[in-house]
Amino acid sequence: MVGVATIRRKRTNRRTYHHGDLGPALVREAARTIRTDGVEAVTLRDVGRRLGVSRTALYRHFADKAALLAAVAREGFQGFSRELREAWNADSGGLQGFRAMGAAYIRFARENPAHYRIMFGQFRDLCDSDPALADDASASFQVLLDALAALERDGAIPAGGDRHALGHFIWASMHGAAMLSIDGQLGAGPAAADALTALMVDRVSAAIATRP
Amino acid sequence: MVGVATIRRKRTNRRTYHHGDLGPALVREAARTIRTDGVEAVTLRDVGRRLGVSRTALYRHFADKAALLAAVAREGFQGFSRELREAWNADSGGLQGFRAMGAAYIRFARENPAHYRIMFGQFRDLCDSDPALADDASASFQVLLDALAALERDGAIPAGGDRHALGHFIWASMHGAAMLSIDGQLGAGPAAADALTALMVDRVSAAIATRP
DNA sequence: ACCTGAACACCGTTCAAGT
DNA sequence: ACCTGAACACCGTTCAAGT
Repeated sequence: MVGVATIRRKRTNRRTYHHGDLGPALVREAARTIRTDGVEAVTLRDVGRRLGVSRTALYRHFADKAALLAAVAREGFQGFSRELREAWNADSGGLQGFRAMGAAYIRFARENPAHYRIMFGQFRDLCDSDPALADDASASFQVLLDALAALERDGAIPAGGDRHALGHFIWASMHGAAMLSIDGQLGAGPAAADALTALMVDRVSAAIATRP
Repeated sequence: MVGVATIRRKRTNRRTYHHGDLGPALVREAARTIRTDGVEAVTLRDVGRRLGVSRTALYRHFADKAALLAAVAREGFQGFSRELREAWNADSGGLQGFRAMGAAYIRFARENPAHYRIMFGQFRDLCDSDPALADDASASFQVLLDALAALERDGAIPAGGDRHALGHFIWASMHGAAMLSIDGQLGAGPAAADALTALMVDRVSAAIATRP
């Protein structure tokens, strides 16, 4: 009885403060809008309205709109890291794991194009709002560096080179392919994307197999 | 005497209609703002004010703001094509010319970062405003395809492969490097840019030297 | 501590009106 | 044909006020 009353009280409070944790709800709602309608569709008025809250309520939880987008970008990088790691592990690493990781890279961008654009397109601006964003981005890059270290250890690629630079080359190549793919500049549709993925994975693999 | 009077009349007309050709002047002014302060700083009010014209005068020359930006992007691609072609020709083609072209690619992006972001970042939107933008972009890609054809003819790279696909790989790789470079995500400053340029040119050259 | 409502200084675009 | 000025429907953000 007391328990029920307590829950009731909580529910009432939640309704008063609009489901209690507005911060996470704002991030969730912004991410949803970004996914369905793109970044430019995110307005504080709309996000607030959808949560039954005024357009200025956000300022109790974030410094400004950029800080909200930075939070979305952070979640994006965390999911990105997870998917890259899973792709690498699913094939137990090796060159097959490396290829799977490359495919996962382009797949993530294509399945979350608006997220991907925020993560990379507005990176500097958003880092000013939330420096932790740089850490989440570094963690994604680290997944690649770890894979390269394993490949070197197993003799799949030459060891003793500049692993960090090699990572930059791979990162840049896949990033360019991902961006051009979601912009439809290298052909539209899944078939073109699959062809691009195979092309990039083949060529990048060839490029890291030997010393330049 | 008559000549002077004619010039005077012309000048008067020009002042009345604000130096006669407002269309090109708007593009020039928008490009200037983009170069110095970035795309987000381009407002129709400011561009108009700087040209001594109302903020709605633009609509006599362009359908909307996107069409103005599309015109800037078109000029961007034309300059881009020119610089790529000059880099290739300066070294009389060959693998040296190819390397010079790669360096010119990243140099263009770094010297015109805001232009480069408009050209690629908003490509689809701007093509809706001005379909000719796609032609200017294709012309840039064609410079690369022509270079690859010459390299194949001279036996510098293997012939008989999918030249178009090879071009996509190179384009994507350099585009990613250019984007990450102007976003400062692969280190800031000219030294980092030079290192990145050498890295990309080395690795991409290695990737196209052999069949995957 | 958390949220609201009015106000402020901006946008791009439309449209009737001027020359 | 080319341009203006007022008006419209939006923005993000600030701030005094409410509970």
